[in-house]
This record gives sequence, C-alpha cells and structure tokens, in this order.
Amino acid sequence: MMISTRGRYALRVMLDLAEHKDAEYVPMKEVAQRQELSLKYMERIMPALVKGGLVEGVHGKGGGYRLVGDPKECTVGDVLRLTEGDLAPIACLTHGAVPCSRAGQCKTLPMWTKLYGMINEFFNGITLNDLL
Amino acid sequence: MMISTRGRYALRVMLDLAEHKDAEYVPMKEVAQRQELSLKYMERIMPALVKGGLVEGVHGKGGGYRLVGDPKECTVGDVLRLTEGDLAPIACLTHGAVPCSRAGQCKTLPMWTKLYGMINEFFNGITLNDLL
DNA sequence: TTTCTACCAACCTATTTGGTAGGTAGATGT
DNA sequence: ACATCTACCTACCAAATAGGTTGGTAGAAA
Repeated sequence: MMISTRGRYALRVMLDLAEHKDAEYVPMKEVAQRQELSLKYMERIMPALVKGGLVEGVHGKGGGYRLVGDPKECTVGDVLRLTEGDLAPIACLTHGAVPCSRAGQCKTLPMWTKLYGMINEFFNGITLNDLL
Repeated sequence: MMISTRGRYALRVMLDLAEHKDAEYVPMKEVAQRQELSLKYMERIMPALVKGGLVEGVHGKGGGYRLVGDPKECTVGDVLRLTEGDLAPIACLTHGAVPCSRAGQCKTLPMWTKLYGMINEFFNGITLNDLL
C-alpha cells in the first residue's frame, strides 16, 4: 500500500477544515466526529501539518485548527508528502535511500522513475478546492 | 511502499529468463547469482508465477524455469499482480476489501480510483520485451 | 544411486501501521 | 483564582507486513 490511513485521514481533515473555513478555529473533536476518525490518532498526525505550515492550531477554549493558506493553493501532494513522508512507489526511490550498486545496469529503474514522476504530477495537480 | 521486493525481484527474474530464452531451462541458481538475489527467497516467489501460467519449471538435472509465452505478450502488470496480489494504492481499493460505509460521501475516493486506473494502465502498457 | 533441481513448510527478526492511555501547556470564561 | 476547553506530547501496544533463513521433500536426469 502506497498511501496509509495517516495520509488519507490527514487529507480528509484538511478538506473538512476547508469546508469550515468561515469558522475561525475548528476543534479536532468536531472534525473527528464528522469524519468518524479516532480523535487521539488525529492528534498525533496534526503536528506534522502544523510543522509543514499548512494549518495552525490555537490552544484553549474556542481554539482548534485553521487552514493557513487558500484551498486553491494547497495541493494533495503537499498534504501527503508531509504525512506519508514520501510518495515513492518503491524503496529505491525514497529520499535518503542507500544508492543501489546495480542502478546503472538496472533495466527496471527507468520504469519506476517514470511512474514516480507520474504519481507526483498527479497529486501536485489536485488542490483541496478541486475536491470540495 | 506500493511495490515490495517481492514484485520487483520477480520482474527482474522474468527479464533474466527473457534474456536467456534460447536456453531450454534456466536454473534459479544461475538467475539468483546474476541478479544478486537470495536463491531461497526467490524459490518462495516463483511458484506464484508458475500458478499464474507465466513460467514453467522442471525438476532434476538440466531443469529450471522457462517463460511460457512470448516476452512481447507478457506485461509488467501481469507479473506484479501475481506477486504483489494487488496494485491498489490504498486499502479501500484492494480486491476483497470491506466496502466502506462512507464510500458514497467520500470526497477523495474518486481521486484514488483515478490513480488506481492510471497505475494499472501504466503497468499493462509495458511488456518484458520493452524492458530488454 | 547420486546429483541436481523445483518446491514446500516452519520459523524468525525488524519495521510499519493504527491505534490507546495518560498526561502537560496554554488560552479562555466565570 | 479556578474550572474548562483545547492543542500537543510521550509511552506503550497489538497486529500485519517485509524479507528473509533453515531444513527439508519430490521428481528427473546422469
């Protein structure tokens, strides 16, 4: 499986935040209920999106999360790369993989690379706004 | 990771068999050496390709494996589906997955489905012969 | 009957996945 | 000051997956 629940759930939360963009801050409790996701699990995922600058959270009563930018500017690729770490379809292409000694003679590597490019292009071409 | 070593190794073995198609039967011992793969691990993977009808194996001295069809007819998709089981990028789309109750209202499902289609089309469009 | 080969089953270690439990820190309302 | 609400953090856990290893058995040829 290329995309685990971590990335998929994050994307659904982002879409929920985009839908409730008028409310200043949306608490995760509400989002989790609407999306039928584990609140505790989501609380562990959100910091990655905060660190990536896609959302901001404020503590205390009336707090919650809010999208930082415009849903038209935020792509699915942005969300997935922050939460999944990498979208590479095979280990050889992950960022920080040990360079394979057979890379030069590998007959399959160009194919994997082309697919990797296709996947990135696909996700970078879809914004949150497109999915609303 | 969408494609594990299982599928990637299988593909490399298939390409090796295609390259040595003139020899009647090629023993895995030779293939494993050439491709620098664990013989024992490959022995566990090959039966899936036999069951799928892509290769045939004969026991005993002078035995080994041989491609059944033409390398022009065998696609990468065939090999990967037999060895990886499924090429779905997310769990919801795997064959035999429990149907999600949110499928009807899921805003992301069409996107995953489209990607799944792209990936299948990509792999079905590449034959062993293309990679030689 | 030895030797070579496919094939099969049990086991193993490490990592990833998908959480839960139990808090702390900061902001707000009373 | 205090209770309450919220993000955020840390430790733990069970199940699944990945990537093998070990030790064979079965069948065919020399």
